[in-house]
Amino acid sequence: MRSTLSRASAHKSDLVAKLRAAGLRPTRQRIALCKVLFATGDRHVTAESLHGEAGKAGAELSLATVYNTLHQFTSAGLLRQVIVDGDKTYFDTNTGDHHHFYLEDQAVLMDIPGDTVRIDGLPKAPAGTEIERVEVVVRLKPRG
Amino acid sequence: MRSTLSRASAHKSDLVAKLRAAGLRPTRQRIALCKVLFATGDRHVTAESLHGEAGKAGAELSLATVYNTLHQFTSAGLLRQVIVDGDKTYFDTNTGDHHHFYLEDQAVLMDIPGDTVRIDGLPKAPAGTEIERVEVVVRLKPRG
DNA sequence: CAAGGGTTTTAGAATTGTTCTAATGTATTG
DNA sequence: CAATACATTAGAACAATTCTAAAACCCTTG
Repeated sequence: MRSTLSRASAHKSDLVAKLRAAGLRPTRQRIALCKVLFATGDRHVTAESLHGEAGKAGAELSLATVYNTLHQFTSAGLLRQVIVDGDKTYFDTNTGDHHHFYLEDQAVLMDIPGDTVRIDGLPKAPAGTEIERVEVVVRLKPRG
Repeated sequence: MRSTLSRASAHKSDLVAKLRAAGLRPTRQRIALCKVLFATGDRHVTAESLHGEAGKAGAELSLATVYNTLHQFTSAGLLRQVIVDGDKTYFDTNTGDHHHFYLEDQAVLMDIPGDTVRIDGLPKAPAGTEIERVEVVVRLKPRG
């Protein structure tokens, strides 16, 4: 609750602290993107959609910067990359352990709420490898 | 067993039958690709890799044809498309219900053997939608 | 608070995987 | 074997993403 609240009401200084903690300089552009990304609850964005939103919010920045920033945030653990579509890459502000619904029809990603999903019977990782993450994608289609 | 056997030792006439059954004309190119795809057990290919293999096997065909054919085979239910990497699209000759290991490091896909994997606790599909498929991807990294 | 040095940002070019196009070639049907 | 419908092709076009080199910036130091 506490963290949700502070997230939702994030002040500029919080965002600056967040960036510093991640080892990233708090530039105008990064702060603007943080604002859009972390102001509300969990979100899913693409580079293009985020660029558009930032623009509408009055922040002029180049698409290249959005790409750079998304990758920096991802390496810093502030975002997670989600691949469900060959065309575009999604970034999820929810970095916790969770899974996704994907509505192919509309190219819409949704978190699967809670940690209720349990996966049993996975074989162990092949020799020389180890499991990095288990991802479940539930592909949806319009009912009818 | 029977089907595995006939698959492994597929004669040209079998492949022609397979194509006809799928409603596809048995052209030289499609037969060549079938040969490469279905001669051995389950496989994972990309358009590029399949094009390369077909070439080595003496079949000259254009990359565009490989793309066309992969999509036709997919709609016909002969292949399944697997998306685990933003860059390239994989096609899997195993169309049954199963999941995947993905070695990001080497861009290698592997089937998760058997139908031992069980997923519990999935919420029901959002209103107006229904589940088309549930995909599990286990991302692997080199052990270190 | 001005200057300097390492980051960042940027516009545009380059790259990559894939799809489109319009001309040519091939399987099928009668 | 002619007619017709479907397939193949090379290359152009495309969309998402990455690269590049130059300009702008942030932040420390003097």
